[in-house]
Amino acid sequence: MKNPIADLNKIFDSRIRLGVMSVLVVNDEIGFNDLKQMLELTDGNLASHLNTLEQADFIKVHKGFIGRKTSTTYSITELGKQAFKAHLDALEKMIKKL
Amino acid sequence: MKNPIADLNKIFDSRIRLGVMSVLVVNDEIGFNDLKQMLELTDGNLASHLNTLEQADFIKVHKGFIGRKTSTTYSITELGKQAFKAHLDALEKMIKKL
DNA sequence: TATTTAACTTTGAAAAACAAAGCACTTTTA
DNA sequence: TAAAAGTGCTTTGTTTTTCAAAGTTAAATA
Repeated sequence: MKNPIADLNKIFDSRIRLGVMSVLVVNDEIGFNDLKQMLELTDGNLASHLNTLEQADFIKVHKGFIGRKTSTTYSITELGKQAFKAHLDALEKMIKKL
Repeated sequence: MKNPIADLNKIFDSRIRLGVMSVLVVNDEIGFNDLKQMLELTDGNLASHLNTLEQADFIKVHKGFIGRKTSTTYSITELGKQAFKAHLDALEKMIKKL
């Protein structure tokens, strides 16, 4: 039997980053505050996980305005999509044996 | 939109514990060394994760003998099966939106 | 008898997660 | 117009988690 966890992506061990990605897969763009409320996180905690995801080039940040108010939104990158899909495939392989 | 990560079980955030459970779902019983080799872990690391799983009553330990040599094996409990399934369901719900 | 193996426990270090506070900027409210 | 509040962070420091390495006990083997 092969090591079943070898293909899991370490970045997605975190439930929060997993949550962010799963939200971004279905929402083209989402704001900082929406994410914060959805995942029930403090600012700092969310910001640092978003940062990890951005460092990995799995998400992109968009700084813009709504009217004249600043607004930061996030979206998934192609690389992020691929990595997330690969992770899910690895997960599925692990558990499909059920 | 509801918090997508609220129903994930914290115990299964760890890839290693996830791996142990996925192995135990398909193998009625497995030995310490087999697990160790399969998941490519050091003794101490595996032992501590097994301990966490045992504390939660998700796995059971069987101390026995092969001939007169000790042999420790592990199996999943009913509670463990339920918790693992619930976790997988929560995961699936998160990503089925794909 | 010396070495090896199994299955741990203990120790300690490194990494990760997290909350809280601070901050720069803008907008809203009194 | 002065104070309050919101946005999106960064910084700081604590707590939690992870992990490797070494030590341990008992039995097996050479």
